[in-house]
Amino acid sequence: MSTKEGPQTSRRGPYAKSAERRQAILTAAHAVFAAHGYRGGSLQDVANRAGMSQTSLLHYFPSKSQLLLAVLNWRDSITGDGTVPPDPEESLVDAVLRQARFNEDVPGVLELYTVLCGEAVTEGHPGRDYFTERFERLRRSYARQLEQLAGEGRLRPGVDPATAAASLIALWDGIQTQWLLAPGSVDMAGCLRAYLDLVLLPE
Amino acid sequence: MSTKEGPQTSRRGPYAKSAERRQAILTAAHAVFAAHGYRGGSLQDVANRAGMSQTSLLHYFPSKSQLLLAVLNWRDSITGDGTVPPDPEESLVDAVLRQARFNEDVPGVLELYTVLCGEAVTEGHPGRDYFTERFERLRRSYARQLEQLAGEGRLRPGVDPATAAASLIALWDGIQTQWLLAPGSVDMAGCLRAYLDLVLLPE
DNA sequence: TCAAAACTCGAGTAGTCACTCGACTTTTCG
DNA sequence: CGAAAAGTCGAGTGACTACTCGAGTTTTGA
Repeated sequence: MSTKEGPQTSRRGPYAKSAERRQAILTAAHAVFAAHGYRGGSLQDVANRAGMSQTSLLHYFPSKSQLLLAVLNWRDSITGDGTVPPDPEESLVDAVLRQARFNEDVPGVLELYTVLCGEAVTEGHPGRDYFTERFERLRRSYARQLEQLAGEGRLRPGVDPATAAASLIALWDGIQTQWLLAPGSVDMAGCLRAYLDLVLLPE
Repeated sequence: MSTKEGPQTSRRGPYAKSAERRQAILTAAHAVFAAHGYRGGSLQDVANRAGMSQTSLLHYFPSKSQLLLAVLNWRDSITGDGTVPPDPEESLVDAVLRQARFNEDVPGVLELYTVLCGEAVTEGHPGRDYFTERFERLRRSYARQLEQLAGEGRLRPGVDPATAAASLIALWDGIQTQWLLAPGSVDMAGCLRAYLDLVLLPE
């Protein structure tokens, strides 16, 4: 990640506080994009929340689209990219439900994801590639885990791992949208658990 | 729908071509919002596609938000609002799959829905109420149909109709997003059929 | 036939947008 | 220390936004 390459380029390092200022910008941008989306959010709003001028913001992130990508990658570094369960002992069900409950508790995480994911299918949206690749990666990852469970006889007969992988991701995303619009009417973790109970057989 | 009420208000009817001009605007706006979203789409773009000035457009739809709501309601009049199967003889499975294939074939329908649905969870979005109410209505409708199937013993034991209703809608929406980003990698109808095969028992 | 409503549109208006420029201050590191 | 990079920001830039105004043209319906 760091740009320490090249023979003798860039003889100076950043200020001591640079990293935390970048972080302040990311935090502010996360909130703004979550609340208003990419197109609806303004750099001025981000700069105000981060406590600096818009010009200074652009010193750290030279364009709005690069700021968006930085926010998306930062989100991944917090919540994980969804593919690798941190604890190899943890079952697929537990990992999914734990992540779902985590997302429910941290404000803004679901808003950002849902809003940008919808926006990303529009023409020329800078987040489009991010979401395309994310879905591809997630489908492969879940399909692999389901195939392994199938090998252990834990998959209900007739269930196709690839279809179930795409369906699990789709269900997860879709239930998030419903939950954001009516938090009291939808049980996110319950829906995910119910689906996995259908797909998987008891041990 | 028509505004023929009131004692003697509005003594003049619209021009003969007004209805088709309104329709041209709706068609253009549908395409613009589908391609760029509500915030990313401009009235100028809509007016250009409809072949008129922006001022004339605003004569028919006095604000951008009212245009959006008109587009959403028009979409419902075309695709149906998803609750009532046109043919009472048609099974739930057949109705879902037929609608899914229809949406797949008509360009722009899914784009509009997916983009606006994501955007709608942002602050102050004029489509928020539309989607909130739509989800509420759909959940009730599918839950009722699943309850009826449960009464006929067609529901797999342990499946909760309300949970399955929300899950079916969520799965549907989520798989649309994946399909729009990678049409070749996802089988929309296949995922829906697979889910319904899990939830329902063969007759 | 004809007044008045329906319609059309060029020309604004005030605002916001992402982004640039250039001058200034602050910090790093040899 | 001191040179130079890193960081800061006020003041633009031009483009675009939704929307208004007013004046002209077209159509309707009695």
